[in-house]
Amino acid sequence: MESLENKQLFGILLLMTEQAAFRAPRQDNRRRQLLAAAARRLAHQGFRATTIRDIAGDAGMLPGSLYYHFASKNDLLLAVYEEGVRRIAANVDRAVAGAANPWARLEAACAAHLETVLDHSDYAQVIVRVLPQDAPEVSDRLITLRDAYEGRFKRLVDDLALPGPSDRRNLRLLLLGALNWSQVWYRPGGDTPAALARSFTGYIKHALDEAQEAR
Amino acid sequence: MESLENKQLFGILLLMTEQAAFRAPRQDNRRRQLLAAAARRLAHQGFRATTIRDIAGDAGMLPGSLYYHFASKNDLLLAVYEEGVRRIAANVDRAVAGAANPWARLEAACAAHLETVLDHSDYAQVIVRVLPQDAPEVSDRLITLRDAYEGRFKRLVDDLALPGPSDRRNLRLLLLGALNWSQVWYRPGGDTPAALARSFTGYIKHALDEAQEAR
Amino acid sequence: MESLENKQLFGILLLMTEQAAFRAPRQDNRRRQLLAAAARRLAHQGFRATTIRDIAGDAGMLPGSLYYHFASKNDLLLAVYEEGVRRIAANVDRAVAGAANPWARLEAACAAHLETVLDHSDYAQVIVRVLPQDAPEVSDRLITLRDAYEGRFKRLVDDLALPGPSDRRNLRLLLLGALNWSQVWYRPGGDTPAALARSFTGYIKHALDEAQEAR
Amino acid sequence: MESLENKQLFGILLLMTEQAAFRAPRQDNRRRQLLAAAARRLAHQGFRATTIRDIAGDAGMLPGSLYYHFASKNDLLLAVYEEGVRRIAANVDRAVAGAANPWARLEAACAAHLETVLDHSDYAQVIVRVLPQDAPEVSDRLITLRDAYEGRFKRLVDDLALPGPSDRRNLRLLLLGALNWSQVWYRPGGDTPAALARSFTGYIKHALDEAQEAR
DNA sequence: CATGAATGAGCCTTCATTCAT
DNA sequence: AATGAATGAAGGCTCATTCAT
Repeated sequence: MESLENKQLFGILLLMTEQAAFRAPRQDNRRRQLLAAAARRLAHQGFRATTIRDIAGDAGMLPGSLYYHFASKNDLLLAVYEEGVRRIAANVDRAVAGAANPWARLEAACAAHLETVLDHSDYAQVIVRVLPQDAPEVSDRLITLRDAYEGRFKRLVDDLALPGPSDRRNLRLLLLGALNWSQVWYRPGGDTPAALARSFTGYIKHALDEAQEAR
Repeated sequence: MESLENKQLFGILLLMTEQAAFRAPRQDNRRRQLLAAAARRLAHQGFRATTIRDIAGDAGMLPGSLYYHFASKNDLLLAVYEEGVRRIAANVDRAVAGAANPWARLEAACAAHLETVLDHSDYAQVIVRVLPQDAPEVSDRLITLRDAYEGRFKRLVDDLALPGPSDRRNLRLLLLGALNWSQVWYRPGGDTPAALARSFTGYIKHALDEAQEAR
Repeated sequence: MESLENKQLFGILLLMTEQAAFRAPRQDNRRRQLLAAAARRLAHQGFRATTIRDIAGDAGMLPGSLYYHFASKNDLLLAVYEEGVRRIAANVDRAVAGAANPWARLEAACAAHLETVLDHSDYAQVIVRVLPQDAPEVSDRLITLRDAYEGRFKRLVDDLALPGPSDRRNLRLLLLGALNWSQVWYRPGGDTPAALARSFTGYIKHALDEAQEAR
Repeated sequence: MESLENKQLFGILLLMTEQAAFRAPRQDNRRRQLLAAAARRLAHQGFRATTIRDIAGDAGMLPGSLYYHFASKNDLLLAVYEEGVRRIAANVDRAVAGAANPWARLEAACAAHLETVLDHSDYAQVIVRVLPQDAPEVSDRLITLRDAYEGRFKRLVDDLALPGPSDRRNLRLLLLGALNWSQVWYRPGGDTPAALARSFTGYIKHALDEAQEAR
């Protein structure tokens, strides 16, 4: 209830701001509201359990009206997914840019990933919560989007100086799996996302590498 | 398909044996068929996308007939979940029993977990694929079941000799998360579950060993 | 729960008694149990809300087994209806036989009717609770049965010495309607059926007496 | 059938009026049609035997469409019940208002009750045909509604000048029972509802009272 | 832009009934 | 006599989607 009202208040504020300042088309607003409502519902309930009625209702709209802004439920999911990838990618890229060495970059990326998924963004959580198979008609595009994002981790892991012929692919899957699964057990109040990221990377970080890097 | 036929053959054998020897109820056969069909569908499509019609159809039955064996879709999910936990727990326990030291035990457990989820058992995959929230009316019991299983990993991790005050909880979450997420990316033909388990535990073990030496 | 068990105990007792004493065919017993269970359910829940499963379960039987004793749900209803008419008619006839004059006979009949319907017999209550239209395929026979019983009241009212050309049909409908509707509002603890009968007939008798005197 | 068409004609007239004058929501039309169809089915078949498909079909609608107007079958029943109470109460109140003394008022009330239930209104008949227990989830509200209406008869009976310590409650139950049961035996062509009301009240009307009142 | 109203396919579930054993 | 197992029709309800206004 309360978060619903917050959402609507937020929408109104956004509306006022935009009209006063950069005068984006009004339509964009409603679309954004719908997107936000969809993101929240999809993140918390998954694709099948989220109804068009839920989303439209959260945005203060009737179900039929939603179709003025989005052609279908699949389209809406796609739009949320895209926005989710955009946001988490931006956060991760920004975090990585500020880190000094490969291990620090990886840890920063993990922290940014976790923060975005767990605290900051319903959009990003959708990427983790909704499986491409849940919407078979657009699953290809969902997979493409996710891969585009996850490619960053391939590069981050490739940059590590690992001893011996380590299988970097598995290292990446180990880390990303742990990060994504966090959505199942994470509750606010325990370790922060940043602490978790430090902990997770810590467990796989090679002391020799540190020594190497320090050199 | 193939496993369904196996099931049926198995059923006939069982029937012959039973009549001669211990006379178990005939019913168990159809119930088991339904359970197997449900497990497959639930593992592959999730709870909401799986219909009673799907399951009954797979078992060669009309939808209404299913209700002779199970009281509701929730009950069916619960039965599959229980069987899933039973199977994966048995496999993990057996694997652990044959291993010599803490690290070997952990690796054996991971291998057994992955093998069960990825190759052997639709039942076990359901534990990973279906979130308790998907069936709110029985979510409590699903959580209890899952916790009963995962407790094993807590004990396995507690038995490790770790340097310093490592946070064992996060180590467990790192590993289990990676294992469970594998369901999203795993395709037969790449690394075997056993290889993946060795790889995952290996990264952590080496990292910790180095940390110890470095001190 | 408790009444269910009582029923079953009752059935067992009945079984023992009968086998020891007059050795009626065992089948009759089970049929009687089913009839009793059906009567209770039909009296309390009505025809549509009562299921074959309910009845069979109350008699300690599976639904399919019931069909050995009764050909259909309609048949079962019919049998209960017949027994109900038999019982209430017997009670009313016995009561009427012991009364001295027409008004006393009418009152006695009303008291017996109310006692049977409200306290003594689920069977009789079914006549009042289940409308013939509820089972269209046998409604004709239900109506015939009910009419056969209600004919008694026609005769009882005809025997009254009424002033002037009173419409005896309406008098009968007034009384019978009031009696039958009692099932809707009656709760044990208030007036007894006998008191109600005295009260109902009393109103009419006094009113008619006065009318006579006034002339 | 015929009244359905009347309903539709009425709807068109209403529409024309509305658009010119007070612009009530168009929706009311279809809702009213559904209500009328539900009332007819419920009055004739009872609650359990009436299906959503019946009602929607009568209103020229698909089953799912009905749920745009009513949230559930229970809700629909409730709405019909409310309308039934409104109508019969209004008719009774109007009739009572035009009568000169307590006995005349009671007779007028009975006549209005019978006319409404038997001839004029499917809505009102539902109050008599459908027992609150038939819809357990809303039985409380149904009882409240029925009580609110029947309270009128308590007051009407209390106003009578009766000789001696008469039990007015039983007098009320006698009358109301007879009135409500009429639904079981009434067929158009015999006594009119008004004649029945005169007949019923006549049987219990005390000559002394009349004398008293005449004084 | 949005609504009112409806569609139609599909969902989970119930239930009287059947029948081989 | 009774059971296990199934059937098939139906029931209440949901939901993505459409479309005239």
